[in-house]
Amino acid sequence: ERLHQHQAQSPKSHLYSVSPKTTGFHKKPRSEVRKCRKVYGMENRDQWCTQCKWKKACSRFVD
DNA sequence: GATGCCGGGTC
DNA sequence: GACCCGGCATC
Ligand SMILES: [Zn+2]
Repeated sequence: ERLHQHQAQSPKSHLYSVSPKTTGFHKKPRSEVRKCRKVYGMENRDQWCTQCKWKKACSRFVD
């Protein structure tokens, strides 16, 4: 797991083999992860990606 | 208490 | 399809 996934953009690309859902593997401990919500905060929810707004798996920072 | 997410809900 | 929260796993 934890492959060098330098995507951080283009969720349209083939992001297979690099997702906790598709791989079945685990995710980063939220000690390191910094996705839309933690980065921008509830005060700037309009800057989050759509998936984060809906409390779904982040599509910008693919983890 | 908070992030991050699925399951479930509204329109 | 676009939009969102309750409750959970996890820290
Ligand atoms: Zn996001």
